[in-house]
Amino acid sequence: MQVAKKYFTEGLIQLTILLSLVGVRVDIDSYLTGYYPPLTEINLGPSSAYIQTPFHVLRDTLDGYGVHPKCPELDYFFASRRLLDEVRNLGSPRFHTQLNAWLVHQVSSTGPSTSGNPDASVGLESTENEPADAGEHRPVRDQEVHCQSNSELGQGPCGAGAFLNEDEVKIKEEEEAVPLTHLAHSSTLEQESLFEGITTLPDPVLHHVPPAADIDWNNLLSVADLDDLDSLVTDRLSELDSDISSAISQDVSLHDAMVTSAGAFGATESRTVSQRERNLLRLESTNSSLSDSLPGMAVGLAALPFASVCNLTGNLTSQSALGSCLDEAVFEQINQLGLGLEAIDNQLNYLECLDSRAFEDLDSDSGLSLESSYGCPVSPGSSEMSSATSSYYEEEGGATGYSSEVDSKPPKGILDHRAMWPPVDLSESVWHDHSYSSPPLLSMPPLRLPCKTEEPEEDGRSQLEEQELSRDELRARAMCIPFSVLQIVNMPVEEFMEVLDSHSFSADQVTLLRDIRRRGKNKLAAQNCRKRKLDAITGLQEEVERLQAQRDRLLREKRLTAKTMGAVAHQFKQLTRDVLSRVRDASGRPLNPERFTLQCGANGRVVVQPIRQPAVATSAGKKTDKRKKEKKQ
DNA sequence: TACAATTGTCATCAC
DNA sequence: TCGTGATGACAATTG
Repeated sequence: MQVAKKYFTEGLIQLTILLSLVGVRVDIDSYLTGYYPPLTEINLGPSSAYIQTPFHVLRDTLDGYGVHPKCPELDYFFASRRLLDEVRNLGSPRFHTQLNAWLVHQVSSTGPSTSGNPDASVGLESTENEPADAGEHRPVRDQEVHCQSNSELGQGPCGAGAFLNEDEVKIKEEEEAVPLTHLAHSSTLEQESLFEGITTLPDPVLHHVPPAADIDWNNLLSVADLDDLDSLVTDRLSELDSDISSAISQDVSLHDAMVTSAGAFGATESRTVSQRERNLLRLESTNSSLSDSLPGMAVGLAALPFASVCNLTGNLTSQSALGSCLDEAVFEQINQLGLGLEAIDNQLNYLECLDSRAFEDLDSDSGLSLESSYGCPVSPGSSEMSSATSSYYEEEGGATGYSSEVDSKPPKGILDHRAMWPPVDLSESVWHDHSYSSPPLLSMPPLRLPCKTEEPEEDGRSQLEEQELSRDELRARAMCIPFSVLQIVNMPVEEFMEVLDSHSFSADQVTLLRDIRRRGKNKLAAQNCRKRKLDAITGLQEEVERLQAQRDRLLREKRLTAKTMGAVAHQFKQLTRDVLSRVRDASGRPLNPERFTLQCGANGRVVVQPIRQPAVATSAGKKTDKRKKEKKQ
């Protein structure tokens, strides 16, 4: 796995270099830094737990999608892995691209005649051919900037998808019907191309791809060894070398292009315009029809290495590199999933998890797995929470749950529900933070756990499932309770009561249901309580540090004040001596400084006063002491 | 093997 | 009265 990750990372870097060589500039920084919105909800203080903040969305961010509240400085360490998973997740149809923006700039094969303006090479900055209506979609241009944002997320470097109107969103939704096989092999850029209308890149490959381009595509996907990647890229590069130089010659900053495009792509874009642009953006020279027939091939040069890499992922998994890690159970899981390459991709994640945990956390002790999310992409995000239609979440308001990494793996019996999960903004995820929240049960149909007595299962599958199921899950299954632990715990009390009444459960079943619900609730409560306690401890520690600092500061001020007063007293004493030495008494002799002193009056006058006799003072003090003693007695 | 941290669970109380 | 949250205490697990 480490080899695969390393190679993925290197592959991405090589791809970036290749893109830059052919004239396409991709600002990786935008993906790594500004790409993801800053987390604003990590630790809101001691009160955060009380409001049951959905911290679950920040979980499972070992990939660096977010910053762990405890280790914010580790974010950059996950940059590579983040990219890797960016690609990997794109291979899964249940993970929508959060927000991907990229720029492809092409100089028309017809040359400057298209724009007639040498400055047009800057791309969108040129307004020569723009219509008067600023909101109108940019007409035929030989440059193109694509900034696609996930409709659910709508945020990122593109300015929250400000220049995507509803029509485009509709178009994207329609185009999401792209075959899964394409998605499974698509990379970030590639998939965006697919979603973007398959017109994004003036694909240099299309100039060379024979009519039977799918064969070539399959060949690309059939690369069986990582070592072939380099040769593949080299071959492709040599193939493309001739036309790329002419086809793509502009180097436009992604950020610049996005900013420009934000203004150029007005909100009044119509589908007609988009369609027209699609056609115009298509390569005019050759194989223009190929992109229509082969959406997957129209993704451009960038798609090839990514596709290869993605394919290599599966090959790696199934063949040499990770072959030793794949046992039959894993392949059986793949078969159960029936998701083809996506399943392989999921298994990569799974293996990655297993690799780190060495198959040792397959069964949580109590394992309510309240955050397990049942195959939902990570945990339910706040977006799901906000858009929740289920009463479960309206009640829980982010009730929290914890689960281990393995817990987050969906139990096999409910894998079918993963398609129901809305996409999750992984950028809001934080790796393994110990804040807790409930998983979404939105639109989750009543889950009928297979009853052991009713459905005999294959041994291997059953064992795997039982390993991953919690004790309560197993109990519920054993007693043929048709609800998952998650449902039992998170459903509103009214619904829970209704379930108890309407299903004619036996007494044992009712007891188990109540126990499961109580344990689940208490588990969440305990987790919140602990988090609160930690927050309180942290707050108190900070308070102690603050008070200590204040104390130190006050002590320094006290010492400084005393020192200053000593200096002033010394100066006053010197001044008094000097003044008295100059003052004469009636006999013309200087005053004795031991017997006289200077007294400053309120009106600013300075008078000479004799110093009191010590004896008098002593006697007066004695008298005072005697009075005090008498009072005490 | 000892130990600390983590986590689940139970009991109890308060609302 | 019941459900639920909060919390202390205990035990099991894990590194």
